[in-house]
This record gives sequence, structure tokens and C-alpha cells, in this order.
Amino acid sequence: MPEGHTLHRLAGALHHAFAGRQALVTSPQGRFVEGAALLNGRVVEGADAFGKHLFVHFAGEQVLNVHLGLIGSFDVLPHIGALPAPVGAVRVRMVNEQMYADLRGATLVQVISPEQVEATIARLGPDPLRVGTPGNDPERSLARLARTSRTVAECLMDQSIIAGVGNVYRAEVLFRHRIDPFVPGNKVKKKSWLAMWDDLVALLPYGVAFGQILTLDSQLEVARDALGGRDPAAYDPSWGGIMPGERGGFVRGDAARGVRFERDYYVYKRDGQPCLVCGSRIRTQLLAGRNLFWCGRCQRRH
DNA sequence: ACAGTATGGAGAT
DNA sequence: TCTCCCTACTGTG
Repeated sequence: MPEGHTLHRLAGALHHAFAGRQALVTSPQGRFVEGAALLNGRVVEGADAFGKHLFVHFAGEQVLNVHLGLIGSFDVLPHIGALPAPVGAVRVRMVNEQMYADLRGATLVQVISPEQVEATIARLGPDPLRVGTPGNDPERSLARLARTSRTVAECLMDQSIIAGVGNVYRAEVLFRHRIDPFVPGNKVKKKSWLAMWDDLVALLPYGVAFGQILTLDSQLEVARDALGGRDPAAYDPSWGGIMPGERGGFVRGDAARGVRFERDYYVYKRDGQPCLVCGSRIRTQLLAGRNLFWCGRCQRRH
């Protein structure tokens, strides 16, 4: 389910499965026939993500740009023997000798130029999963935050302020820092916002490594153990599945192998249930068209 | 069979 | 603030 961690994990999987080799690209569903023709037979140079945008770079300066939206999925799988017939509405299928990838339900699928990639990234705020790369500075988001009276909860979902955060991470990071979701952006303490940024920088790589949103301290402790002290940010997300081996065949490398977590959060979708910290009832309210969840007693900070 | 829901976003009003 | 789009799955009749 697509927040930023999903896209970065997916980029890693696609990169590992397709980079450096020719790919056949089709549109079994028929709604991306022209775009697929532009890419079909080209060598894949690599794949990466910024915020919730996915970019698959093909030779000849052709870039497949995908946004999964609310319901999109992009499965990257091995094919052993015959290629399986497409199931459901497969808008794009990529295939090489060993792997195939099926895209369904995406809100945006287009072929763009490297210049258009830059323009897309320029419209986004800094991405906590891109920390350390040029221009990806939380100070940029802070400048935007200080200029708006919209609630901090809305700001966290505004991709032009901070890129990659969705409804789950938003609710959870606000709770983790005990921030009142309704505080106007311009009333949020700089220290609070930067603490949330730093927390996202630490949290999102666990989401990438495990393919799940992990926000409970108890989960993160188990996750750290599973990685054996390795930095999740240095973790190769492609290890999450079956991938092509060095020369033919497949390998399944996965430090987090077999480690799955119950879907469990501090506040997300827990309306009516007791707060894990203070026991008061978790509340919910529609805010700018999205369900917000928070603890009215714990979250009072600015 | 149909309604409702979902971790998103754009465009109209 | 509303309306629509994208798809799969769940619950209801």
C-alpha cells in the first residue's frame, strides 16, 4: 500500500530485476499501448523513486513515470517456465528472461523525458528517504510550513512540503511526537518539525526493508534485531523477494526473511480504542477529505 | 449484483 | 469542499 516506503522498495526491486538488460514492455489491458511501444525492447538503465513517484529509466532518455495513487500495485515476480497470463487489469507488463512486473490501478502512468523527471522532483518537498542527497534539505519544508496557517496534519500530507508521507505515517509521526494535529503550520515549533523529520528519516527505511509500515517502538526493536545491527537505510530492498542471480537462476536474499509484523499502530484506524499510552479513546475526524486519527489527551504539543 | 472502502491526487466549484 | 479516477476485495442483500 503506497506511501513513500512502498515506492522506494519497488524501485529497488525493479532495479534489481531489470537494470542493465533489455525489457519487453506491453499493455495487456490496452490502456497504455502507445507508451509501452515507446519503451518496448529498450535496455533498462535503472529505477528510482522520489516521494511517491516512481521512475524507471530506459535507454534513449525515455522514463516510465508511475504514481500508484491509492490503489495501484506493481508486482515484481520471477517467471519460471511459461509467463503467466495477466490477471485482472494489467496496464503495463515488463518482461525479461527471468522476471516480469505487472502494474495495475495506478493513478498516473506516462513516458517522460529526464528534464520532465527533474521538473516533477522540483515540485516536491524534501523526501526523508533521500536524506543526504543534494537539495533534499528539511529546511526547505520548514520554510513552507512557516508560511501557512493550514494544520500541521494537512502539511504532512502535502507532497510539495514533504514528499512520501501518507495518511498512516502522518498520524503515527504526529502521535510519536505528541503533536496536536490541528496546530497551524506557522505555529509549529521548528524543533518539533525537525524532530518529526528526523524520526521519518529513521522510520521510513524500516518500512522499505520490511515492506510494512512500522511505527511502534516495540516493532522497531524486533526489526532492529532482525537486521542484525545493520543500518536499514543501507539495506537493499530488492532482497525482499526472489531476484535474478549472478549468472542465471534465482537467489533469495533477505535479511528480514520471514519476519512479518501484525498491522499495528499507535493511532491509525484505532478510533474508539484506548490509547496505548494514556488509555483515552483514540479519535477520528475527516480533515481535508482524509481520515485523521489522534489521541486528544496525549497530542497537545506544538 | 451491488455498495462501500482504501496508505492519493487533480481539477472544478 | 466536492467529484472523479484508478482496482481489488469485503460485506450485504
